[in-house]
Amino acid sequence: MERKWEAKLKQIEERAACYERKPLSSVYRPRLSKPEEPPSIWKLFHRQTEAFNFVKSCKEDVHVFALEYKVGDGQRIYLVTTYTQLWFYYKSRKNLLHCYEVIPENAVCKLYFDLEFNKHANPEADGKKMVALLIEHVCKALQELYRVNCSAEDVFNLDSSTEEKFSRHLIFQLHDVAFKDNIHVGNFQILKPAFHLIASEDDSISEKTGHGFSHFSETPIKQGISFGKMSPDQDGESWTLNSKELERLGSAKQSSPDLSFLVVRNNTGEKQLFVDLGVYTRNRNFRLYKSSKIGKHVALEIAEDNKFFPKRSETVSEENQCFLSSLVSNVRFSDTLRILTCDTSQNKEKRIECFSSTNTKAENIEGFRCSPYPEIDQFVLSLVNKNGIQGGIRRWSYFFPEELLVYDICKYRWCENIRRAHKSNNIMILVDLKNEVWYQKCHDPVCKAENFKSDCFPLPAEVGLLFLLKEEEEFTATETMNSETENPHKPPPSTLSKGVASDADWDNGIDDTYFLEATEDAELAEAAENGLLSYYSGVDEIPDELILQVLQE
DNA sequence: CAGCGCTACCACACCCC
DNA sequence: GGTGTGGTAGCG
Repeated sequence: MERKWEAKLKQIEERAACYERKPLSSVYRPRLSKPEEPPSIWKLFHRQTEAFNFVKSCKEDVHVFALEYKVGDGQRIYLVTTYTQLWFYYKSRKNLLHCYEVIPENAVCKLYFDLEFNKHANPEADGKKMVALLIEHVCKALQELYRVNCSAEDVFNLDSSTEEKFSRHLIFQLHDVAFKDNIHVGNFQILKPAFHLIASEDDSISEKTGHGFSHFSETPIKQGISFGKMSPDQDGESWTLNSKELERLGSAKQSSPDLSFLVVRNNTGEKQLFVDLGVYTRNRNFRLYKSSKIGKHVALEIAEDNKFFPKRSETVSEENQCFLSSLVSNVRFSDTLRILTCDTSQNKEKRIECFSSTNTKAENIEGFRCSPYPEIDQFVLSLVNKNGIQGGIRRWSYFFPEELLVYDICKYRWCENIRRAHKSNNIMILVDLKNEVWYQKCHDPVCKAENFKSDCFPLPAEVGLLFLLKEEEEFTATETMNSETENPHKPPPSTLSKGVASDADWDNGIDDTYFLEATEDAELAEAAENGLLSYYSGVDEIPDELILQVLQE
């Protein structure tokens, strides 16, 4: 017993000496100027849904990130924190090496592309040239389909190429324009005509040899795309396309741009597209700027031929600006923001089904559209069905950072600003889920110019209550298997604490020997101080890998 | 104890000519 | 043989 105590004392002394030699880096202190210091948020979850549930319960502007922690099988855990705090711990690049942004389903996001080809299988391919051609093509399409002006200077171009593979991420920084969600980005497939290139008339000779093939010199395409003019609908505010329109445009024979540059060969010599179309799924993980895949050492860095440079800021470093620009789902609501949509005909049918339980088909066809929050949809509908006027929901957008649901209303134009209905401009109902209030804005240029926003009204108790009940259910359902690690900085909100580990749990979770082991290395001590300690405490499998990663640096 | 979402593929049932 | 379904390996 005595011995054990001595040994422990010695270890502690050693640790103290170590800390003296290399003092710990600063702890994150958010907005010190404010008297009530906002709490730091740093929580890890094993399950994505638990992470998103926590975000819902959180008043702050938090986001979900995925962290890879096991080599090989790509296992991930989920981190919830703010952009600011993540960047604080992330920027040194001594830890958090393999981070991914989770692009939330249904949330407004930027246009983005994942580009790649195998260099050996495509010896003739000039990656930079292909990127430039793609950007040019996409900009042209944005102009012709949505009247959006942009150029290569609005495209953040990140490189993650290796000896083997050419690999890029493009993140479009459009001015006051974003897509409804990443599924719509996926539907916006200007590149579909290029599929004909893969399917049709494959020259079997070069396919077999896999050499002597240049897609630049290939036979001209029969099918291309000519971008017809988008006609704004009645109110001139809709920028909606569906795949049929795209098809129609795609089948037009005139002035087909040459898309053959998009065709590359994979390892086995088969034709495929330069653009990876597999990155437009729900809750897609998209690797962060300056992160590498686990087991690899190539991080996403600004490409040589990048032409986008964020605006200089007094308060935010250039690197931080780049980081923020690289985030696909970092789009905030603004009065001037235009939301682009691109539907498939399938989706339209689905939406109709979605509402058929409560409404007649006739109504649905006229464009009633449901959000992931049917109770709120119903409430909004009740707001715009007044005084014999049957208003409807033309569409909705969800802004993840603010937890804001924006409903574009049709056929009901009462505006609180002018205290009468607008003649030709539609109104919006905005539902703030964080503060559980709703208010009205509108598309009228005059109202917009004065930045009109009606008073806030509380959401009816039923809606709020339904909400809480739903969440409560989810929390209790996952409670038994719930063992996410706790953030040492902040105790969980008491109302939700039953679903998360308590501070006491956290203390008990520290494995003393492990702690000593971990802090033997000064860098690890720093990592621990930087918030990763919470990581070590509750999760058994993660630490080894993290230690390995930190030691390798 | 512990990832997620999706597609391609396969086995099998059922139906019809 | 054509079509629908349900389960799953494997990919991004």
